[in-house]
Amino acid sequence: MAVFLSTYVNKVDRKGRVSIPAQFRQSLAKSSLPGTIYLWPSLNHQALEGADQDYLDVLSDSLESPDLDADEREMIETFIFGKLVPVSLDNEGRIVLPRELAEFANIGEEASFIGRRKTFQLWEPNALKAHEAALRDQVVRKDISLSQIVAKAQRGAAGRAGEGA
Amino acid sequence: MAVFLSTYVNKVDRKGRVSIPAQFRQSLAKSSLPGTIYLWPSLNHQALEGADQDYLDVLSDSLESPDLDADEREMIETFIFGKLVPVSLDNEGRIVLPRELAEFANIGEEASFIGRRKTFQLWEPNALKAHEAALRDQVVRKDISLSQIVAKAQRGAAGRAGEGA
DNA sequence: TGGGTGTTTATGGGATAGCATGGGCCGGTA
DNA sequence: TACCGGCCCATGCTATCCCATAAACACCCA
Repeated sequence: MAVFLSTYVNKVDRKGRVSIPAQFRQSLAKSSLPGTIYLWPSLNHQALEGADQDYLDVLSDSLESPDLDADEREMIETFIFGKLVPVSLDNEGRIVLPRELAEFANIGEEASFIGRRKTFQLWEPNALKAHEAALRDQVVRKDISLSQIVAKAQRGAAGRAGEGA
Repeated sequence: MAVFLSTYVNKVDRKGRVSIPAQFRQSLAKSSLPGTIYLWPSLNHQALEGADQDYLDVLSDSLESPDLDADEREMIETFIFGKLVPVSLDNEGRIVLPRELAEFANIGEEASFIGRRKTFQLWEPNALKAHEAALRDQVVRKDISLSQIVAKAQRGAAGRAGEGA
């Protein structure tokens, strides 16, 4: 599955086209449908989410899981699959941002791509900055550090391994 | 996984290139992706963090852990993976410092590499000196010693082993 | 022990290819 | 006929590759 990293700010031209960052494209090349990405409005932010075919397959499979509540399933069916737009890359590696989606995320002349590993998000650049500033406040307030988080996750994993034995 | 030790100060040329210290490169040779390192802005300092592929894999796995809060996960996705830049070494063992990252850490004509075992940090040299001075103050004030720390960690390990039995 | 030699490292610059971006053309459609 | 979307071409910029140099270092041999 494609892996998306880093942040890129690209222009949206008069025709509504944006270049997909080259790094993202290289990653997409490994996907099972390299010339197409899927976009949908984020559930939690005024931004767009994007992913490749393989990610959607996984998502689709998890909908079959009996562990999901009916209303969780209903939400995903409606808001993800119901809003999903497949867009294809042109020869220059650009997509046309569907107007509806661009309006939802308030994207005008520029768009920020931010990688989130298996998916990426598309933001209006200033909105993204504001979002990041808010998050960074939390990092400071809670005094979070990376090594702390890794340690926490690994302690948890070790604990679960112990239970099993 | 690569191990990074010691401090090195190298020049940043007009194109934004820096030599990775030879010692770091030799360590990287054992990594699963020897020609590439990953850089991102530190969560806690005005500096950059760097690591190899293997460390990132561990980090990525930690994100799948159910022990993390949703907002911790969101922070890591945004601030680590969202900012993470893969940079590859050229034939001379140099990388180009991504401009936003150099600006974040206020790095100009010189950069200090400081090994932190599994990761390393990149600082503007004077900023690093100031940081070290501040830290050393704390060591004195809190009367910290190495043997103390080792003893403390070993007491803790013994305790946890006891629980398990 | 000291000089010499070869190698590795850090650094600089020029050439080249790739990328983001903009504009134009053509065919279909309302 | 006017518009819209899809395709191709043109441009400037940036990053990548390649080669050159100087200093530091290790090694060898007299």
